[in-house]
This record gives sequence, C-alpha cells and structure tokens, in this order.
Amino acid sequence: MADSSTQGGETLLFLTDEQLRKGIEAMFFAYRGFTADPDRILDKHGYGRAHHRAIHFINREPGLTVTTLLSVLGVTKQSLNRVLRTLIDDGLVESRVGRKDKRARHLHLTATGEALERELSGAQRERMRGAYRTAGPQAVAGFRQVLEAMMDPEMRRHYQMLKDDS
Amino acid sequence: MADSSTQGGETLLFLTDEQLRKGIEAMFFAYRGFTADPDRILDKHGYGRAHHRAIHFINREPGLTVTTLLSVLGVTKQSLNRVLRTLIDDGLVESRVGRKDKRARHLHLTATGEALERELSGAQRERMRGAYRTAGPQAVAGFRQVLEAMMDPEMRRHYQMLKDDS
DNA sequence: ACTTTATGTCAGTGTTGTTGACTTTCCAAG
DNA sequence: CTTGGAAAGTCAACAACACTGACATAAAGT
Repeated sequence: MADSSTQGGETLLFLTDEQLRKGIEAMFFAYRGFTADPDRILDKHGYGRAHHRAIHFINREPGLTVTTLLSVLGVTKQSLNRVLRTLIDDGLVESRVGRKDKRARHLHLTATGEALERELSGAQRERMRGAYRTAGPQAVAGFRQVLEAMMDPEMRRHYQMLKDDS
Repeated sequence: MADSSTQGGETLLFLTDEQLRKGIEAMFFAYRGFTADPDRILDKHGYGRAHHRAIHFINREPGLTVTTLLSVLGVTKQSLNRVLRTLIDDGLVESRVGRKDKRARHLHLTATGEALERELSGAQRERMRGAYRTAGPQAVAGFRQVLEAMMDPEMRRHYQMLKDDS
C-alpha cells in the first residue's frame, strides 16, 4: 500500500504514506498561516472568521441570496444568521428583498463593508502573493491542481463557478 | 498592484489579484474536503478536530512533552489540556512523568489510541492520495512549495522538522 | 386550498478557543 | 540550605461559533 512501484514508466514515489503525511501536515500548518493575518484584523473589529467568510462571498457575488451563501459556506442557517445579523446591524451588509421573488433576500456590501473586505483580502492576498512569488508560476499551477482535486464535488462546483481570468 | 508586467523575461500574470483570489478560495474549499473524512470518523467516536490534531502529533513523535505539543498546535495549554484530559481518561493517550524533569509529561498513544490514529490518518491519506494521483507528481511538488511558503516561520520550523523520506 | 420554498427566530447543546488563578516541581542565587 | 522565581500542568469561567429541533411568516408553485 505504501510501496514505491512504477506504473507505465512513471514513478509513484510521491504516493508513499510518508509523502502523504507530509502533505497533510503542510495543509495543517499552511492553513494556519493562511488565516493568521485576517484573524488579527477581524479581532480588532470584534468579528470572527465566520464574518470574514460571509463578507468574502458577498463581495465575490453581490446580490447573492441567503440560500446560495448557505450552500457555499456549508453551515446551518441558524449559524449563518447569527453572523449576518451582526453584519447587517453594524451596517456592513445590506439585505434587499427580491423583486421577482419577494421571499429571497439579496445580500450586498455597503461602503463600510467593502472597506473591511478590502482590508481583509488585502492582507490575505499579501501573504498569498509572497508564497506565489517564492514558489513560482509552475508551483502555483500544481498547488491549484492538487487543491482542486482535494475538494468535495459540490465545493468544486462552487470553486469553478468563478471566472478565472487566466 | 494587479498589473501583469514582466520581470527578467518571466511573466507575472500569476500574481494578479484575480489569480490570488482564486488561490484563496482554493485553500478554503480544499481545507473543507481535507477535514471532512476525519470529521465524520471523529464524530462517531465523540471527538472533535482538536482531538485529531493531538493524536496526530503524539503519533508522529511519541514521548513528546505537553509544552512541545503546545507550540506545534499553537493553542493555549488550557485548551490543549481539556482535549488531552479526555483522551487520557478514555485510555487513548498515556501521560508519563519525566524521569529527569518530573514537571514534564511525556505523551504516548496506547494501542487503542493507535487504532484510532490509523483510522483517521487512513481516511485522510486516502483523500490526499486521490488528489495526488489526479494532479501528478509535478503538481504535488508545487503544492508543497506554495504551502511551505505560506506558513509562518515558526510553523515552518515544525514542518521541516519531519523526516522527508524523498 | 395545499404544499413547498425561503427566510428568520428561539432555545439548548457541544467543541474549542480564551484569561485568570492556582499547585507542583525545578533550579539557582544568596 | 533556603528562598524566590520560572516552568509545567490543572481547574474554573467565559466567548465564539458550530449544531439540532421547533416554530413562524411570507411567497411561490401546483
């Protein structure tokens, strides 16, 4: 199972248990770095990671409905509602009743919300940019390929839904 | 800032804000997949992600002290202690008083603890193996490079401390 | 009219993080 | 040898954020 046989001439050394464990720990440690900078900013403002996620996806797709956001975030509506409630009360997010379907609430960032979004994504992009620059374009391509393969199919759908701009 | 200039003949298109955002979301969605399988198993046993992390690192380095584990996990000792307490009480982890320094506790997995460790890491490796296989060895190398560059220096130290076996 | 969908709320619970206060143990300076 | 501080670990209380379950309201859809 953890052998290093070959197949079709291609070595499979990269599939050993040791290599996989190394990848697992890389995910763990890197994710901590990934969230560290936004966490500091959020803390200053009295918000948590859940607020960041909501803000991020509302910014990505302004006007999305609560249900859509729910399926992207993969949490319960009760959990999301708590977060959304504070963001709306604090004037960072606006909830507009749908014109065609009046049940639906379409979410938008206010100017204040957009400001926080920029602060958060700026910090996170800075970290990502450093990592990308260090690793180089080819490594980045591999990085994205492996992560995409790691996703659950439904999450991959949400991921691929983004325009790629490449 | 989001331009696509060139430098030394190498294109920097991969550093655009769009590309960075795509990377950020890849991390978010992939991490969910990464933890999904162990989470299901942990739930069956009545444990959480924190228990998994403790078990993982105790297995990686049997006999490590609480303080060492603390610095690897990056949480407070009080938080770790609660998790460790249940694992010890349930007979998955053994805490041995140090011989030279009697303040220190050295942590080991029991047979039961090792069984759960195998169950958890087996599931997680299976996911990782699938992703690795899909993406290929070159992508895996890039994946690891970018993640390593993304870590905080102290976390990178812990990461690199592992034998690589490549 | 009846059912389903979209949203929101209330109450209760569990995991995991935090701070603060405390005990035990070790070591080193007087 | 004692005393005082540092290190290791524990206990208690609290906060964030996830969960389930029950229920309410309004708007679509059939």
